[in-house]
Amino acid sequence: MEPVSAEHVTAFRRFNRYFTRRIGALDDHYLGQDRPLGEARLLFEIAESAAGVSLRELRSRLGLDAGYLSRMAKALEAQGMVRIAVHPDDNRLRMVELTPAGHIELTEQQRRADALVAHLLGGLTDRQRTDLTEAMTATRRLLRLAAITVDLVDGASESARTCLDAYAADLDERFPEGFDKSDLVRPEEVSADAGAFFVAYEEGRPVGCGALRRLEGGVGEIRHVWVHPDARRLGLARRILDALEREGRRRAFDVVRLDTHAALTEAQAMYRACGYREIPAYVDHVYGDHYFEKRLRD
Amino acid sequence: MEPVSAEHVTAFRRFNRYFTRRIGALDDHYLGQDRPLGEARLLFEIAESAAGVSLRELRSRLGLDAGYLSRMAKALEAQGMVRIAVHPDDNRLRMVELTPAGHIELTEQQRRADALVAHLLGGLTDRQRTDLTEAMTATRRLLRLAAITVDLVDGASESARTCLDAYAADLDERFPEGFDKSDLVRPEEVSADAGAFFVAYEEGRPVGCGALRRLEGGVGEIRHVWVHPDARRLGLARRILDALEREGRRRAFDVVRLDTHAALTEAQAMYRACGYREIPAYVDHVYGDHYFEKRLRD
DNA sequence: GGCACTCTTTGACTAAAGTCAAAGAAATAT
DNA sequence: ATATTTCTTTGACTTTAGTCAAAGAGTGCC
Repeated sequence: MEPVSAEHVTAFRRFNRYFTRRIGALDDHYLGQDRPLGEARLLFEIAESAAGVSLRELRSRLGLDAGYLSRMAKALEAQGMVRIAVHPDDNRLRMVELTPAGHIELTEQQRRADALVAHLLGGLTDRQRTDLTEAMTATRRLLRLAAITVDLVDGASESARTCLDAYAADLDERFPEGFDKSDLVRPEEVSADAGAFFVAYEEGRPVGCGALRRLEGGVGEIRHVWVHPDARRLGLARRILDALEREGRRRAFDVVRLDTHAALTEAQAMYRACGYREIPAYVDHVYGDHYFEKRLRD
Repeated sequence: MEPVSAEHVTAFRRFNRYFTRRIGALDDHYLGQDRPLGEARLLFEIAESAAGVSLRELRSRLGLDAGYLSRMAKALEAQGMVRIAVHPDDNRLRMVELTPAGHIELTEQQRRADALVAHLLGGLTDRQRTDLTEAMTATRRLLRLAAITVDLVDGASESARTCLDAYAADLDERFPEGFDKSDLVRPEEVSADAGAFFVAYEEGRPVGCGALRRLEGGVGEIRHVWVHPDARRLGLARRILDALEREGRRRAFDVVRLDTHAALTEAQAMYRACGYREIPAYVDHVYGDHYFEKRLRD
């Protein structure tokens, strides 16, 4: 990992300070309510989950104390903003959802926040607004990418299975011939000496994966590089690939190989851009239309 | 003013939400202290004002209750973080400044915040970090510009005088022959029917100005368009020019004229870019090397 | 049916954040 | 010199935000 220059750190902090102080406060979505912040936050979180949400879920999402949450929810109920009901299948759980009055309040709040933002943007020309939107999009994309971690995990772990399931479902949809799960690596193929499995997490949620498997001798095989639809176009696949190659070097592999399906054109372009070159089939994979390899040492 | 499209508002709010929730909290400069937030904020604000600052000033900057502030300041003094002394010229005022211990604490805090940011940026390649810095710079530039208001003020007001003084000092430095204040418009030349004076404010602070004066008939004259060094390269001069032209149209001027000094090359470029064309001298201004005009109606 | 566990509620706290008004000391205006 | 205003301090509050532990109700598992 390259060292981070002081200049970038300073620029980041300058932006951060400006934004949180001057702008963030402006469009606080808890804005303009005559309601304590904790309650406003809770109400907003309830509104986010359209079909009702359990106290348990809210507790973990907002990181609140059970007693504190219980009381706040009751306060919102007393104000007519939410309805609290017992979960149909589990009588221990309490489900919360907005009442029509709660919806009205939140819509009004949203309207006010929109108006504030529109007023701020009113000071710019349309061209400048477009530039601003673009700059913000780029900023957000890079910050998201930076905040994602790529970790080595057990191939049998829940995160790994979640990713592989999503990967399989994804391919099943994209391949004309469908995708059969039996093609997936088994946990023991990516454990200990046999290989490795990486999962990318964004805010604790698995949003991508990649597997490395030992073939004969100094050859590794990369498989199942996948990125969740919500996390695409950030440059995450490259980071996963990076992690896999680093792991390959650590294991003293001379070369890594991989195969990819004809339907995955973006993937092929990425592999080429990352220094992979197409080679003849080194094995007969069911879904392998193109085979690539990259030397890890020179 | 062009209407603000919903798309821009949405993009803005999406960014805002992401940033304040996920990133802003991360590099909170009040971070990692075993000190209540209010105190941390106060300490930081005291540190910002190098040579000591009055409680009065802090009160208005932070918007705190006098009693609350008094107590917090005393608490910081008891902890050895600040020194409180009576103002030498006004015994009602209390001046606060950091002690060496206070400096040490703040430096340490800064170091920790830097480390956190460096860790976050560590997830990006150097190229991506550069892109991020650029995107943030662009975002900040446009947000600053958006947040600046350009207001019609009395030419004799304090804001107007502040700007004209700074303008005069600025030109005195830039013109080889210096600048004599007698060239400035008098308040009565930009009041009521005679003309108008605009001041640009950023967070309440005057950061730019521009004057409009009636010449004969349907001709207006633009003078003293100036932007504070801190607010340059934002596109503010254009906004001031816009406001002056709008005012000119409101006053049914057919045309506005202006003159500029040879030393102000950027200004000339801007006027041309804004639709002004160079004309022969319409009057003999002491510092006028180039004369421009723009028709306000067609 | 009993046991461990989960989820929520309740009571009893604490610390932080902030408000309000009265009063004292000093400066400024008349 | 007197009145008014400014700035700070102090006392007496309130609200918000949060913690901790005990207890009650319900589930899942053997």
